[in-house]
Amino acid sequence: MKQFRKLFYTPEMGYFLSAKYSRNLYQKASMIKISIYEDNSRLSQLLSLMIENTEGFELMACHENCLEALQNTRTERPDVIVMDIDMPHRSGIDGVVEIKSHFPHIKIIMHTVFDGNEHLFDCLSKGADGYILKKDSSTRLIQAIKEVNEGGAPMSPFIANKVLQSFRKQPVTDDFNLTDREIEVLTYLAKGFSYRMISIELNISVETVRRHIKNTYQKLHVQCGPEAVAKAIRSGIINS
Amino acid sequence: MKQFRKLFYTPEMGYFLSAKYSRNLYQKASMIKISIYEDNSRLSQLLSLMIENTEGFELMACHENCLEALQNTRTERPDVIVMDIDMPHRSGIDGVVEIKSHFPHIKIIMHTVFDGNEHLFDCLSKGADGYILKKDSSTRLIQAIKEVNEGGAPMSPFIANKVLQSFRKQPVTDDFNLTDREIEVLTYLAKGFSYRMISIELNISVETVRRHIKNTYQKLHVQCGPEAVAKAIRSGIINS
DNA sequence: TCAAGAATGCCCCAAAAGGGTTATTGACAG
DNA sequence: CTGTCAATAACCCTTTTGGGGCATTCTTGA
Repeated sequence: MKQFRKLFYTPEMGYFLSAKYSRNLYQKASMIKISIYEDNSRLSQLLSLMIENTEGFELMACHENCLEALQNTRTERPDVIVMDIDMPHRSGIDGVVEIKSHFPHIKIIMHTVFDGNEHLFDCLSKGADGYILKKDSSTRLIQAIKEVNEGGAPMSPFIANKVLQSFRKQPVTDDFNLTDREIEVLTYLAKGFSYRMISIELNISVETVRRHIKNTYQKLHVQCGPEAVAKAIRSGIINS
Repeated sequence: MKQFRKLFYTPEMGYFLSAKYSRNLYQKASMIKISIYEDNSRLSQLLSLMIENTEGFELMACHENCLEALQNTRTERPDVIVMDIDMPHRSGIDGVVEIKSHFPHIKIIMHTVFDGNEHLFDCLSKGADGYILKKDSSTRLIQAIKEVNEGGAPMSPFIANKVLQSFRKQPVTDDFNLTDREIEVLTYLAKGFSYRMISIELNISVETVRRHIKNTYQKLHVQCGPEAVAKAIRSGIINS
């Protein structure tokens, strides 16, 4: 982009490049190639128009479903894909999976009305690089395309907040009032130590180990080791 | 902000409010009150200057450590806190924990040079609302303060990317060649089912359940249920 | 100072788990 | 068409678990 501007605008060159020539140069330098998947034709027209009229953007294609996402991508070779989720025949999420499995370097921005956790974390876990809500302004999407192309991870504020919140929940969940000793014993249990081994390790009697484990089961509302360990790991009570 | 502008500019009012009066009104309406924690005095001076000269921002105080974070916050009552991590005597992360535990509604933006996973996820899990790297421009911080005040979650692109990456499913490091049936049985084990219950659930004999579990233990290189479940959960073999 | 909770310990007893061995049936690949 | 492997099943035998109850320290906080 900078290079192009230099070429195009620098008076030292003695002349202005023709729009056509400059466009070619530009394209070679840093044109961002974009493909759209959006079943709402009015919205897709609007987006197309905006992209085509944004300097540095080149619209490769606009599809109303992602049935042929892979073939499309193979021929279009976009840098960035704007992907709706709710499309006929095939969900945009499936499209993400397919495209990312073959072209992991291509950036995909989800552009959807869904702001629920379900779709959000599904998309993110499957490799989406950005998540913009449709209720955001279209210029936000344009900005997001630039951001994602530069290696960022554009998200609507509301989405970014959900993402951050998902980090907060983890360590807090519930420690079920387990005492330090109980957690210690539980940790050994998860490592495969038998009661006897734990008793030797902690230098206490096997009966005491049993005692701690019994109390732990009551507090966790479980009735056996495997279940207790599963619950403890999932609650973040034990880790290493 | 909108309300203020209306008040200030609307001709129907018949007069313009004095700058001072308008400022007071403005303050009451939507002045964003900001406190800074930053031990580098040059940087803190720069930030102070920028904040004081930004319309709608009010700098409450600038501290060079967060030893007294709680008392400071109690008296300053900021809307947004800009928090460095590496400060003498006490880490900004401790400050976040303390402040958030008493004032969960106050937004805290981490402003730091650390771009490693350790600090990042530590801060986020403890309730930070934004994470801006110092190498970003100062105007980015100003923008972040506005964003976080409006309920967003400002992050440097590099950081946002790290956050997203943390959601990407690890390609299941190793599935230990467990068969579908073995995984199924293991899942029930983690739910607290006894061999007998599993056998009834799957409509097979207890001996077969034992067989599957024995094979599973061999493949996982473990010798008991709790250890197997721990390993399976941590490897992502079983989830729900 | 007294109650509560944590950590420790023991006993009884039944059920569950775990190790070893062996075998049959289908399915699928070479 | 034959070997491999998943899934099924059975038997033997020992150790471990898990559910009860009961008791003694020791610390801590109201």
